[in-house]
Amino acid sequence: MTIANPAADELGSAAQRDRRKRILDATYDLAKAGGFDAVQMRAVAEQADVALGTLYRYFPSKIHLLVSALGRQFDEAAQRVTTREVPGDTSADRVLHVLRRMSRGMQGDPQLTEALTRAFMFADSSVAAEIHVVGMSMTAIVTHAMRGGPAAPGQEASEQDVAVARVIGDVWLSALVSWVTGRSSAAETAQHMETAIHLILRD
Amino acid sequence: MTIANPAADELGSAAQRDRRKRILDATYDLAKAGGFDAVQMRAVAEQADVALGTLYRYFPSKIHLLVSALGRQFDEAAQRVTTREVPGDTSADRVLHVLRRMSRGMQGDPQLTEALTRAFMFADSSVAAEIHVVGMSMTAIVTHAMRGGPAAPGQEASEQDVAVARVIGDVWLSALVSWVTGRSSAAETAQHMETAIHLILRD
DNA sequence: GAACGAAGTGGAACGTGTTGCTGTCGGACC
DNA sequence: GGTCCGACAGCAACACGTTCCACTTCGTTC
Repeated sequence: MTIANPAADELGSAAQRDRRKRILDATYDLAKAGGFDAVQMRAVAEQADVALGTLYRYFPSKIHLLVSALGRQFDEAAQRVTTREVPGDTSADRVLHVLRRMSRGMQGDPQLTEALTRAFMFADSSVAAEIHVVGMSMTAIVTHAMRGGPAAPGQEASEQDVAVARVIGDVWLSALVSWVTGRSSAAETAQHMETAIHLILRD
Repeated sequence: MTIANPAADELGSAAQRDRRKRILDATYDLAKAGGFDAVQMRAVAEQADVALGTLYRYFPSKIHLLVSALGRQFDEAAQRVTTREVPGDTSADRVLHVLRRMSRGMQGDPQLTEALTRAFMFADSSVAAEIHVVGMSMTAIVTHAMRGGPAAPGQEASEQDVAVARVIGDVWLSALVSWVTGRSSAAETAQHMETAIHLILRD
């Protein structure tokens, strides 16, 4: 996000980091404009100004590419969310607050959301590493919201909390899929999420 | 399932019903043997002994085809399940019993499950009708399990029950996806389901 | 600075989902 | 019987993900 991020994936040269970034940016732009179908490997390569073969050297498939882009998005979102206090008196309120905020963000970019969600759902085990990144961010977001504020050092979320967060993540994902695929409206999705959260988090 | 099913989709001629059945059977066989990738439209057409164009006349895309096949499967499963008593003292026990049984069935046919789940997750709004069939079967299965036995006539599941069943369906679907895509083992999936059900159904 | 190898370029080629076209067949209607 | 029409067969063609290959470029090593 800032000018130089020295901690960004430990790739060899600056040129390589730059290529990788250009590729992910192109993916992001294309996805945002036209969704899953618009992210065509030739188009990504062209827009990122790399050869098709190079693109495949960096990301072995379209799915890897999109899931990596999703990972970057979620990572940024998680960073933003988990450094703030979350308003709300109960964990259900707080989780709903956060999820509503994220949903609003995603609904503002339906094409982007569609592309990334599709990719996530279609990924197989070869994408496990990238998927795991996304899952961790999602769990971090939800556990943080349940807790209400930044974790005290050394005070990680309990196993129980993580299990709950995962279930919530599952429901969220399903809801996202049915929204993305046009099977339910934004309002229905929100309502469903609310019902589910209250069901799961009965403080 | 039986020799003649007069209620089967109100298609014109017997020859057409037969073609449709041959196509779905071919889809089933190919999916069972080789999963999503093995269900190739040319192969389905050949095995069903219809022309490629005809296949597309019956099912406008591979996704429609697979989701329809999934619908048939779920429908049969729902019929089987919902006519029996479900053992278990609590609704959580009963739901777990049913889901475990279904999971076992699906794990016995991993390729088939992979193909159908993938298709389900990839479907867009043009497949909404077929998807809805699947969703209804799923909800019916879960509400039946919660209740414990066949519904008394006129005593439908309450709105609350349906909402709960949907949430459970969501979690199940997510778990299924992560199993199908090789991100978690059968045992982990089962464990996760158990945790989730106990979380949601605290009688 | 010459040689080497890894990484990148450019582009052809292949597989599979999807579309479209042309001809054939079988039943409905006169 | 002849005609018409819709469904089907057979097949070519296109689009896009993916692979592969020959060539170039650039940094490293001697």
